[in-house]
Amino acid sequence: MPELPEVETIAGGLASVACGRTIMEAVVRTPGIVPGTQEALSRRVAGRTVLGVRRRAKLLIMDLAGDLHLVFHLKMTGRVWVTHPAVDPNKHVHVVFLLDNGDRIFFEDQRKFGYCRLFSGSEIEAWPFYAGLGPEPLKIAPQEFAALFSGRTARIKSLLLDQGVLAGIGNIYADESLFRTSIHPRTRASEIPVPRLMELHRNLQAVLREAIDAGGSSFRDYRDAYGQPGQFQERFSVYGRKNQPCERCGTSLDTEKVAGRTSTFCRICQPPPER
DNA sequence: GGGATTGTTTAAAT
DNA sequence: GATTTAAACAATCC
Repeated sequence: MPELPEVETIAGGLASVACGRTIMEAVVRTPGIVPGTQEALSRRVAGRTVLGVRRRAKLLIMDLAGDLHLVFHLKMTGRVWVTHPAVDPNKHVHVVFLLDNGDRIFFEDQRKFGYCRLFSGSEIEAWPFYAGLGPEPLKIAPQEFAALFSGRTARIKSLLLDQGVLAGIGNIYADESLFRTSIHPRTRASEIPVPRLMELHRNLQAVLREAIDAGGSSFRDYRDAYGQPGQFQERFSVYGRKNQPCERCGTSLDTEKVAGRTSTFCRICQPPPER
């Protein structure tokens, strides 16, 4: 499940192979996966040079010449990767972009939850989801980070996952950063003192950077731009470790639904708030 | 077959 | 308005 570090890793890999290349053609292999017809998409991207590949929140964005922006959201099982011409797309590859050197970019998604859309510059700015995204966790200063939560009575986990509050955090890095800061996911944001929020800021940035350095986490389906899995899943402290011992105190880890999502935590290291 | 899994939107309830 | 819960979305796994 690609979150910030995974999309960041893909963007870096894609940038190194696609920047400066020109898209020759787009092939839509699954009808309905992109709005409009294959012909319309292909006509708009053909002949466009890839100027850059970047990440915003969990979105992977290829900036094309002519103020066009190819946007991917990978959701749960989506992948974007580059192959040599000899590799045949499997049945879950929904869109193929052919580059001028023969390499091909595959948009693959086993469950078809993800999407691929083409925007002009003004269209992407007017897109409510994009316009409403909160600040990037790796760019925000500690004081500003703490201010995001002031006066908020919602649970900290719910706000960490809220893309309008903070962009790019999903279930993995929410749980990992809360564990590192010894905060129970059900704690109300307003009950967390500012110095503790600043610790959360530091730990969140640290876990994101460590994950990026490790090439992301491949808990299930994630692969980088070259089809390779990441390594950070081997360093999870809590995510997916229900009933395994807490690495700090040895207590068996618990799970609880918070903000509608399974949250894994240590009931000793992260004491639960009053209900 | 029921429940869980992913992120996001939308609707309804509190 | 803020917050919470649930459903819906597609497909798969246990």
